[in-house]
Amino acid sequence: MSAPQPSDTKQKIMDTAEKLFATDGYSVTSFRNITSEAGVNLAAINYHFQSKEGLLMAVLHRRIDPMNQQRLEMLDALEAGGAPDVESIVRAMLEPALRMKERFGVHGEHAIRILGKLHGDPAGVPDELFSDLFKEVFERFTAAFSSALPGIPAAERHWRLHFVIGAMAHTLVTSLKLEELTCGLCDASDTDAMVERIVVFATAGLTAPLPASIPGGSGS
Amino acid sequence: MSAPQPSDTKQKIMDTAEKLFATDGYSVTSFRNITSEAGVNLAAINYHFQSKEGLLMAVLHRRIDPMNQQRLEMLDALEAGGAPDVESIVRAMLEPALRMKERFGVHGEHAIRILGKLHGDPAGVPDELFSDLFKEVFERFTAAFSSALPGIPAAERHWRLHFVIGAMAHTLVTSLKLEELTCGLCDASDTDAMVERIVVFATAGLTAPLPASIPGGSGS
DNA sequence: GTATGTTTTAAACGAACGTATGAATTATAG
DNA sequence: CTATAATTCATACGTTCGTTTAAAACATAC
Repeated sequence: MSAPQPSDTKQKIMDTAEKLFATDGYSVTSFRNITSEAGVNLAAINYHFQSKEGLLMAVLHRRIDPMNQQRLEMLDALEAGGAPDVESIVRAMLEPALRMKERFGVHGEHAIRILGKLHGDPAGVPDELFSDLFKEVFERFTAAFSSALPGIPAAERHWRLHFVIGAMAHTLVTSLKLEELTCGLCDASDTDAMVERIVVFATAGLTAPLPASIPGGSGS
Repeated sequence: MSAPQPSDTKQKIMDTAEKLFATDGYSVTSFRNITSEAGVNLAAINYHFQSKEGLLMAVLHRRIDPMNQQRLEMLDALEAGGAPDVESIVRAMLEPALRMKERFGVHGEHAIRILGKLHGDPAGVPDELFSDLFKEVFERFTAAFSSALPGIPAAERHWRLHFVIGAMAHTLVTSLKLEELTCGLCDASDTDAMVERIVVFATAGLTAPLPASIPGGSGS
């Protein structure tokens, strides 16, 4: 039909692995789980992806790279219009992640969940996985926040960004659990509201006044 | 010597498992890893703990129960002095967790790290593990925040607590990574400062003014 | 001492793991 | 069609897994 698309088998493997990694976890998902559910031969994974780690990287890059590109485009647009405020930068950082489900349907949801799980427990995953995926966005956003939060010392700024990332990762991974925990009171499928809530929360945390007790030299 | 203390073997297994679960992850740590490092026989785990899950629960309860007890004591003390403010409740919730290393040394650090990892990726772990450990503290603190945040609708309150828990879990698990990422600028061993930073951040996020765009009926 | 109950031991179990291999199958091209 | 490359296949390899077993070692009480 069309040109050099990935073969059906390769596609089916990635889709199934994406789902199983997300629901069961990377380290406990076996090749046999993946291939039997995908309806392909056991050896196909090693043929197409060399190793389990190669499969993981392929699965993640397929979804995470577009997400990060969107983040950078939003940040570019902001900075083209002058020095952006904190809330706008927060939004550029969080919204593409939270809207993965809207963009890619269940696939986006799964990819983001894999990421969150690995983030908390990178068992059997090399350290360079995250820097491979996030080096550029990390540097760009770190610099942007540095400009937008001149009153916050560098160490404090890093800590607060750390907290924001934790809140985001936790939300991406377990928001469904929250919905059932609160008996449906918290609606995890209302993305607009969720974005709004976490942006407000994170902006307030990032811009909180410095108490006297917090140390920190000249920020930059 | 003294009375019915856990046998040396049982103790050594728990200590070693605690360490390996924390550093390598629960699902990828094998009985052979544990027993060989602990210097005990392979069959000793099944003899003393019945199963891998039994061992995990024993390891967690040993450290997490005292932590939660401290949380409840702090909250009791606060509520005995009248209606506590948000920052005090936040502190009662976060400080016992962040000070686990001070209380139990490397053991506390390990236990908390296991928890954080399982939280993000509960692979092969039953759902009731977390409710077993946290049911009481969850209910008590949910109620306390409900009283201290009368202006925030219930759904929004749950979301914000969700964000705080994410920030905390992330900090407990990966604060060492942050230290090396920032080339030592963020000092993960300065517990006092860390507590102060996250309490300020979380309080600001929890008490942020409601934007018009956020829905939510009558809170309670 | 013997008897009794607890703990530790070495060895083995069947199952599942990631990976490799070489033959069969399918697609592509001349 | 034939030749050539890409893909899929059944099958096996060597490990490691959590768990079990039955005997050995130990402790304790009489």
